[in-house]
Amino acid sequence: MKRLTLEEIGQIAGVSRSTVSRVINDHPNIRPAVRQRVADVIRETGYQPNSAARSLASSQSRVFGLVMPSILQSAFADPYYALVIQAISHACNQNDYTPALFLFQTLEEEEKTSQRIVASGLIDGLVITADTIESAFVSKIQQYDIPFVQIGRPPRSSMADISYVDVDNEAGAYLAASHLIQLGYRRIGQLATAHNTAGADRDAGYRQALADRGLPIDESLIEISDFSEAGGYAAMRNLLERQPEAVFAQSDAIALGAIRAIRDSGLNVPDDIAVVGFDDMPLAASADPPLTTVRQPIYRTGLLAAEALIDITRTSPMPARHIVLPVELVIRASSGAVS
Amino acid sequence: MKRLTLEEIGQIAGVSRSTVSRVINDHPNIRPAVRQRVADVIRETGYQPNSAARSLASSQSRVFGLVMPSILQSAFADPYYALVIQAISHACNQNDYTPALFLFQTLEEEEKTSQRIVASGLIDGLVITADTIESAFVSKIQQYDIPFVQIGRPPRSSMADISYVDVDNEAGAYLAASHLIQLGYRRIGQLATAHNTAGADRDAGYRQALADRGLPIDESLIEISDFSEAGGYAAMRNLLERQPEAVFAQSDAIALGAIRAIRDSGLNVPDDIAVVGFDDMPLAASADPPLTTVRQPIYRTGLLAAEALIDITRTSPMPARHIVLPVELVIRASSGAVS
DNA sequence: TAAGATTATGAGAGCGCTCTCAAACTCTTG
DNA sequence: CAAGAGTTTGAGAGCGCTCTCATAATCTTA
Repeated sequence: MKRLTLEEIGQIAGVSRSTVSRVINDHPNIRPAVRQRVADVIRETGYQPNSAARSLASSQSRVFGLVMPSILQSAFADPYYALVIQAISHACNQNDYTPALFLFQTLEEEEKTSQRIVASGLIDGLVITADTIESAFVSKIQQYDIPFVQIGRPPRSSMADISYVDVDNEAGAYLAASHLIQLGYRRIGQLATAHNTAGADRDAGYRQALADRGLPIDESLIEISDFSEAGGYAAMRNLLERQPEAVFAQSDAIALGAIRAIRDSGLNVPDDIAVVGFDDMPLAASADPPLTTVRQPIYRTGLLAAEALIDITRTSPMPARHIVLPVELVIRASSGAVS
Repeated sequence: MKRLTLEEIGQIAGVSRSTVSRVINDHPNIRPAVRQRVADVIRETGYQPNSAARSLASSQSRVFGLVMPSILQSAFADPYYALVIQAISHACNQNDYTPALFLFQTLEEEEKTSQRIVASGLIDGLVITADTIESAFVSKIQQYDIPFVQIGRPPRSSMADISYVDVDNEAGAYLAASHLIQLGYRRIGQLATAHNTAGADRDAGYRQALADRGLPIDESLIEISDFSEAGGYAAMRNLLERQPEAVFAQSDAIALGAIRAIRDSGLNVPDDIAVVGFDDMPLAASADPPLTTVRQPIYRTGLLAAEALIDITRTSPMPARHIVLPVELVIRASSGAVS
């Protein structure tokens, strides 16, 4: 099917290119009859303006980039990202933006592709999910003045200048640890993660909860893991030697790995060791035992990130916005609170 | 940072816009010294051609779309899609294409967005994952002559005209069912799916295996599910009444749901009922018991789809290509073959 | 070394839009 | 109903590339 141009639409409707352009872009001061006639032609022909021409003339592409730095690639299978992507895709569709996806599997891939992204004008803005503290990428997009919103708070040193959407990790961890304390557990371990702000915040919440109830912080009860099931399994094996009564895992995947490790050592969850996770992934509810966990609004996080970005690109120079979403504790069997 | 233009690069290098363009597009007939000088300037300045201008002048955008029709949205969290997306993203990065993502959550979203996609010239080609038989979308992109590759074979009626990449579902199911038969099981049920060609092919393989060993096909041992864990659970509950000795699940998620259902009814896997899945998801290996399943090369599927698409866009009118990838049976504990 | 063939470079048009500016048209209101 | 104000429309330039065509530079070969 031949693609039409503005000129041709104008011809059919008996007006000039300019007028058709005005109709498309919702400009005022067009006679209602004319607007209607043009709109009809557009609808009937299924005309869509050529996006390259549009973007060249207006220097905005209506394309957003969704960036996941190289470190994340292995974790990409996590349903977390699926939800974030769905949310951003939905927000883009609703607002006539197109989401482009940038996953970097190696540093050189990141290097090469990121230069193309920032310097080619292909993209109007970026949503970046950075779960690692340091990102060369961020400074590059700042250099080129590309609006962006980060998912997950950046390190404190750069927080002020960067717009982000995050969940209240500290409060969530506080909730989780407090829950375990209230159930009477005293030796409460943590399966923590390193080098990411979410992990740092969850750690802070865990410590605060213990401190607020007058429990000592036993560093030997804190094991470092990555965010994976396998990582949780390995970390829990180490932790088992310290004989914790309960454990707060910084993610559901870690918690699931921990449960497997506890089982493999012949112990029972929650009777011997109680477990609380973080995320409330779909699997958490159907796990065995069902996982007590901190539910974070993942879809909402992605949605708000995209909407914030749209807002920023509209009203360009404005203070960075920080959005922090509340979380809630979902109590199931793994913490020993319900049978 | 100010973005440079071809003209400016030319000025710095002491040549015309045209020459710089030639260097960028690897045209022959440039003096090596000149080529070198221009290339140096480009490298030093980090210059990237403006993609809108390029795409307007050349009428190709170097953007590929990755489309997942509305039906799939709930299943999108399946790690299958994460892998496919990663593979396509990688192939795009390697070939200077940008992958754009189109997920449709409702039919009206699909309607509106798809018109924009096909008619705006934003996209040079599409990879579509259609696990549903019928797609209005496909006929739309055919109308506009947009090259595309489908992941998963289309229905036979349209197979000849459509390029696709698929795994050998029939052979995989044949392998799975034959494995169960060889282990001595006779009443072998199937947790099947409806309205998708992958399911139809797996069903065919299952039936063929039974037929080849002279076993009767007992339709009452075949239950219809969707591809989810919950679907598998529900379907297995029904199937339990027929007392199968073994069951072939058309996906790992279904198999996991089935195992949960079998457990909940007080029976053991594999001692009372053996289970075989399909996919070999990461979870399959660490499931309890570890799942015997048919491994399909998911990443490879995505990679080949993207590469086929690149190939098609280069050499436009050519016969549709059909790529079918082999699968293999991975034997673990759930089928009762190993303890 | 002159003429023709070949190679290297630049000038110019044009891709399909947006946006400014000027012209034409429609209201007011005295 | 003429003059001024406001509203509606069209013409034209320009966004930064690619691609064709003409010209300039270089290489052949007699």
